[in-house]
Amino acid sequence: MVKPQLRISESTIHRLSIYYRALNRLERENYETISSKELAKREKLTPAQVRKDLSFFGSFGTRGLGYPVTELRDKIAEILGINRSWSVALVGVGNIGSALVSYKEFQKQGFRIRKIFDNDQRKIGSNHKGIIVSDADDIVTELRDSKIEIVVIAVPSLVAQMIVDDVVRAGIKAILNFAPINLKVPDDVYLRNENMAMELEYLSFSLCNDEAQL
Amino acid sequence: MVKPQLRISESTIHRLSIYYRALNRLERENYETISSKELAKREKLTPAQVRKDLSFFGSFGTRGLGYPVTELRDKIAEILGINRSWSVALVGVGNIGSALVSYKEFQKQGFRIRKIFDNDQRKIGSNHKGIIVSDADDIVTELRDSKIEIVVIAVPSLVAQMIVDDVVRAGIKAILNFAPINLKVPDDVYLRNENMAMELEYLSFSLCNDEAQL
DNA sequence: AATTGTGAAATTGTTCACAGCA
DNA sequence: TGCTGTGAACAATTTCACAATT
Repeated sequence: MVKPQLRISESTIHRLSIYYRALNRLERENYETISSKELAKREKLTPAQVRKDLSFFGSFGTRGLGYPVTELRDKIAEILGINRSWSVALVGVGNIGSALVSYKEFQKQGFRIRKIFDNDQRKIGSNHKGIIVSDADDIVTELRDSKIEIVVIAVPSLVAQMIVDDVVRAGIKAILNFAPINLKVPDDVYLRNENMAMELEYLSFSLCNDEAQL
Repeated sequence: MVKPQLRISESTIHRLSIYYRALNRLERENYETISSKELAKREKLTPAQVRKDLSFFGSFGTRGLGYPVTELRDKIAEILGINRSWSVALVGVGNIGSALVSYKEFQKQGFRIRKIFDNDQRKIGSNHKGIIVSDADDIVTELRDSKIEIVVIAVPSLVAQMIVDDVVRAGIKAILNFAPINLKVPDDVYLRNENMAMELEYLSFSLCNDEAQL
């Protein structure tokens, strides 16, 4: 894989995720090649954008023909780093945490939940899909010498900063946070937020400003 | 409220969501006013961005002093349309659907789940937080004359398009989709996607390209 | 003939810098 | 003096348009 020289934008990466899913679908539909035009149409993007996004990473297409579906899918998997499996720990098995343990899409893309933590005595020791829930107090020691690479935080906002501090102390460099709060982490730690209320708020805004757009 | 003349960008709206949560927190910490500088620092943004975002909707601050916390919070709630309650229906009470029914953040912001649908016979008729699950086959008739304004889709990708077609047929204009697939809706329907795997993929990409950034 | 890959142009979004006000 | 509100400058992203290739 050619290492990109310039900084790749967040939106380009997000669209790679979209292409990846679209290409999987195209493969199931037995397409062998796909043009940027057709791919863009399916995902409501522009052909130029598809081509430019991909061009940051190399030349994967054939002029006059388009892109080879399976090959491009694999190339994107390689770029995103999902052509392998990742060891994930989950902190918090409440509503959202439990849902994530069974979320098929994570497994399908190689994100394997291998450890679960909670601070609720009734949950510690219980079994979730074959994993015994550990005490959240043991996060630092349990993670420090583990092979865990990514931690998903699904605890209430009030305790999220405390938990994330422990996770960072354990040397984890990638965190996905579901608590609706802005967590502080050192510069060398990657933190992404997933706030499910935000998209609902966007819909609410859209509905309220509907007439303005007509 | 002054109606904005120009098109407000998606990122501005998302930041309004962020300001809203930050202001709630500041109110709990008994702040009366907050400067763009301090607010930006807390949320890792720039002061100019905070001021510009807010300026699209009016002048809410006082020069030399900053913004009144509670007043600005309420103003933003008004802009986002979350100073009221919204009637929401949920389709699919699997892993994610069940988590959403109990998700506090939705309720706190006025998103009230009033109807639940599923196509699994074992789930139809069962009770989730006081709501009896209806048959997904009845979506069109049950939604058409209801007061439901927003529909959340948490069904497997394979059936999501079918479901969304029914939802649109019932006259719903705002849909939040959790299925990792690009759904087709008419132009006058607002559709937002929440794809939880995408942020994990972003982390995966970041970890893979880590050395490149040092 | 069709479609990629890509500089250049256009557009959109962010930051600067300062006038204006409390 | 301190901080907002905002036009102008700048930066990033998207789209255009076309040469290159199969």
